[in-house]
Amino acid sequence: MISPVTDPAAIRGLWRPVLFYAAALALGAFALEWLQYRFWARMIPLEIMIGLIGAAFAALGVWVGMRLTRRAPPAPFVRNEAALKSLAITPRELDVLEALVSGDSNKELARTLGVSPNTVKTHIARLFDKLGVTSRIQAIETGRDLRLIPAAGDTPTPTTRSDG
Amino acid sequence: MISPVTDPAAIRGLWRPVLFYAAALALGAFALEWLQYRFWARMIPLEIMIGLIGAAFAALGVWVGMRLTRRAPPAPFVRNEAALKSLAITPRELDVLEALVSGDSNKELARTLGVSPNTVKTHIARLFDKLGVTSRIQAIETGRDLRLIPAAGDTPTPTTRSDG
DNA sequence: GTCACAATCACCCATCCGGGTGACGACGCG
DNA sequence: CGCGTCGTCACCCGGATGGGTGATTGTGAC
Repeated sequence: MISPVTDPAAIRGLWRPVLFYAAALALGAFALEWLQYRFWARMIPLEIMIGLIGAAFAALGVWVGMRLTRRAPPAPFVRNEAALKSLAITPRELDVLEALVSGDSNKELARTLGVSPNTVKTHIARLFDKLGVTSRIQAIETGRDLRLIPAAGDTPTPTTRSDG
Repeated sequence: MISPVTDPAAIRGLWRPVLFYAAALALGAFALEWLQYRFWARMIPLEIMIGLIGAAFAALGVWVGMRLTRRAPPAPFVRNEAALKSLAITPRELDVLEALVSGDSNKELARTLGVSPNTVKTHIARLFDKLGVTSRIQAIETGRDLRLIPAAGDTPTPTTRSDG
């Protein structure tokens, strides 16, 4: 039913930092080798030199490794348009559903949405029917389960809807 | 008011893997140095040797770095006991708050909790006062924000409470 | 024992909610 | 044009909800 998005652009984008870090590694290798060979080779014992190089590369590697794995915690919330269509939920009803999570009364929802309280009631009643629920709380819960509205952990919502 | 939990045990626990990886790094350093100095020093040019050591340490560092940052995707939901205490929310009130997310009416909540509807109303009223809200939906939202009750993405809840 | 508090239940009352029905203008489609 | 859909608004009504106040019991602390 609901297939997770596997964006090819996102996967391709992963290789940019990898190449960058590889280049940085190669550059560091050459720089270090040149430095040790030209200047410090006669001033520092070879064992110390090896240790320093190892430590430097290990540190660089740690940095690269942390860089590579630290990503993708945000999880940007993509709305389930398929569910919206299959449930025949209209854009205005989605507005009302999003406004419902504030916990306001119909009167306040009406003010924030710029319509009459009766209209809010009608939209909510239709939502209940389409979502198969009987209370605002259940509407919010199922709306979140179906990814119609963002949950608390998701990013705040790019925009209410894609209308201008 | 509500301070995030800074568990000293959790912080101490972080140093165990760090020390382990540091020891592994040191061991690798000594091993590599010994190897190169004893056997390969006369067979391989020094530049190649340095490059090999650098690559090896970089790889080791990458592994360590990925090891250090790869963690915590599951997020097991730990209840914010500090908030519970500072808000003076009693265990029974927490039961009611958890039951609220079902979206049931007071009558059904009373049946599931095994008490009278009047008692449910009293608990809910006290919750509203302590959470500073005026509707069940707001109570659920702030309860989740304060980590008093699990959100949809969290693990289902180890147990309702720690009572038998 | 006294005190505080959690938990339970009761009652009153104004308001809100959920459920149902009806209606009207705007818009797009055939 | 006729038709369906969307958005808007109105009305009614029974039950639920939110906001108070008061009371009782058990439990634990002092």
